[in-house]
Amino acid sequence: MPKEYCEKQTISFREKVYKAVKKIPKGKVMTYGQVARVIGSPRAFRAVGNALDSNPDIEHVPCHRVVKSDGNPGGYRYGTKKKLSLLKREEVVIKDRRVVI
DNA sequence: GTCGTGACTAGCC
DNA sequence: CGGCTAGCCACGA
Repeated sequence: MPKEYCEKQTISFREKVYKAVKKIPKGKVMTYGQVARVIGSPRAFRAVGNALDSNPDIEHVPCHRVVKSDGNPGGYRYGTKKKLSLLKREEVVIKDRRVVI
């Protein structure tokens, strides 16, 4: 069940995540670990997924550009299939249902 | 204040 | 090489 978007709820670590994801250039993808590392918590890749789970700026934060370290789509609130479709629609190279970083 | 969950990663067997 | 376990961070109840 949707826990609704908590835009006004506590945000601190998440804010960094959104910022980092927003900085992802078009046609490129980043891994959860990479994002976590960029924000200063290389071991918070778990929280990264958590933050994107309540992505308040789904339209501004290209969470679909965030994939697993293996290039696997990982997960997507709106369907992993859609994620790959979106990536393919961009300039991201998809190979065998996996993202090429 | 404590436990459980989640879109993960790395190490170990 | 392949599968599994443990660990990690943040948030909700």
